[in-house]
Amino acid sequence: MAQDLPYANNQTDIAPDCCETSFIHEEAVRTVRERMPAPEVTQAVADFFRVMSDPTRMRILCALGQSELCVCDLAALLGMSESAVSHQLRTLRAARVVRTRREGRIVYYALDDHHVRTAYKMGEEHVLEVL
Amino acid sequence: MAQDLPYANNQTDIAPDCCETSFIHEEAVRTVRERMPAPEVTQAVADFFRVMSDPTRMRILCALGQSELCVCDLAALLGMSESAVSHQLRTLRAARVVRTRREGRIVYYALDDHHVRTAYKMGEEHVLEVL
DNA sequence: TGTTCATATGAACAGTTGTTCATATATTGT
DNA sequence: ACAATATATGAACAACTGTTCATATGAACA
Repeated sequence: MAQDLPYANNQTDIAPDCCETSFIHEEAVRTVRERMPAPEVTQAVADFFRVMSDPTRMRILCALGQSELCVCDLAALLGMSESAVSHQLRTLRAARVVRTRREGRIVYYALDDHHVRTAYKMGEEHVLEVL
Repeated sequence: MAQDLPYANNQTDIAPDCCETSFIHEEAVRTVRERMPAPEVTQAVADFFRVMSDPTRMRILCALGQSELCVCDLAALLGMSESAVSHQLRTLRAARVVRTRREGRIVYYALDDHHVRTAYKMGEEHVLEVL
């Protein structure tokens, strides 16, 4: 984890106003800090997972993992309003997780990224392992 | 996606009160529906990703991916209160993402699951690919 | 046993998120 | 050009989330 990435060596938030925090393992903390990815990276990764953290979006992704579908297909499949589905698809599109293809007035949605499949697989395996 | 899993064939939320929704691709919707994982599964996977969707927890996971650390190490490393760190670790522990090892009064935290590493890698690659 | 230190927990508040309802855009067929 | 249809968007509200502050455990050393 966290290799070949922009690092955050220049962190300045080390010292609190006083020596309130006790450095139990000063050496370990120092080396870990040097190899931490930059905050922007962890933030971006967290944002990616946030997109995947909604059950409705998860079901949409599962569906699109099998076949490309349009908004009203998904609405019928999931039993929700087309507006709600469209809003979620907007989120997924913004994160480049799904891609669109227009054919007349119908917009087809499909998974855009193999990382999404693998990440889902990891989540699924973890969940089933834990019970 | 969604193979060898408990299916949700017995969904009852198919018909809205009236024929408000137009089934554009009825056949595709039917086959996708049959192969959808049960709602409990997608819910659990979404919950797993929710745990990963916070920047603070993401940084904690990156740190623990390098070395096991105690609460006050993490607090010093991340520049936050030990209470805040402890709360986040509680969330991670509940999701079985980290494991604890006690040594005297110090509790060491470490990653518990290789799925977490892989999932992170997927998120990271996706993020860097998108830019 | 009592005190100290590392960690955990509870309550509460501010900020964020997802849905609904209403309306807007865009494309096809007449 | 106009009406119909598929999708998109805006505003707003309820529900959820993460932090802070205060307090409680629980283990070790005197």
